[in-house]
Amino acid sequence: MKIESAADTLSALAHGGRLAIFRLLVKAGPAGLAAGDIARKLDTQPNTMSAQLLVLSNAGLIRARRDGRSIIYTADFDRMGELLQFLTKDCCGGRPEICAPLAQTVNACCPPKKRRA
Amino acid sequence: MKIESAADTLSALAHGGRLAIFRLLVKAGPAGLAAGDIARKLDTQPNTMSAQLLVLSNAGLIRARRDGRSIIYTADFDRMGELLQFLTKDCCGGRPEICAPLAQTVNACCPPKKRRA
DNA sequence: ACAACTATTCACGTATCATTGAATTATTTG
DNA sequence: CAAATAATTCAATGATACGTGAATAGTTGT
Repeated sequence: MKIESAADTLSALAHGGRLAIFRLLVKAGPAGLAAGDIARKLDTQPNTMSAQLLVLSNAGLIRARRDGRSIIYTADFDRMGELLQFLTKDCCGGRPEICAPLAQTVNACCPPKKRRA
Repeated sequence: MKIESAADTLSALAHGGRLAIFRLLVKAGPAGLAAGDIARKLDTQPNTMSAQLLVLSNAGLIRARRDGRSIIYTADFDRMGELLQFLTKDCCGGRPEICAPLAQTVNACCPPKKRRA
């Protein structure tokens, strides 16, 4: 991931409302949530929500699919993974100080089962 | 870290120039770099650089100390670690899909030597 | 004190972003 | 086809962010 792309992706998340949306979609998992449901949960107007979803979508952080009248949004885990890799690669290139606490968190969630060179 | 604080921190990084500054400071490590040196390396005017450094500083991502006529900036690893923990905790709470590739990166840099409960 | 150097602060114009009411598109149901 | 539902797009407004020239503050050496 290039630096400008990373900045754009960070920009999409750099907004209280959009960050809340993304968290919600991550929690929802692959099933996702309809735009209207998200709007109701976060107490936001439909058109405002649409605009926020569009920003996240353009950044590649979420995906949309139609289901009847509703449009279901899901978090794009790959994209988020790329961003986190960019940020951590950046840090690890220099010193491991940042990664130490992060490694704890990550390994608590995803303990390394296999080891590959 | 609260969501609004996380959004503010992301906002500071959501800018090509500022992200480049932060990367540079992370690479520089605890020794840091003078404001003028950063400005020259990134081909930016001194006052513009000052403004960008202020934003990163207000977000807690970098620290400043005076050394003679120069002001030396260093990356705040703790703060960055908090942000990454917020983002990964967010993801791990739901599904491990995001963390899997991230765990690879982190463990490549900071392999878990000890295991503690 | 003075000049040189480093960096910041201030004021200002421009550009971009965020939100909203109104109108529009798409889908389902009667 | 018409009505109801779900979501988006459009147009406009207010707010915020960005970069820069000019002026200011702190430090060093003479």
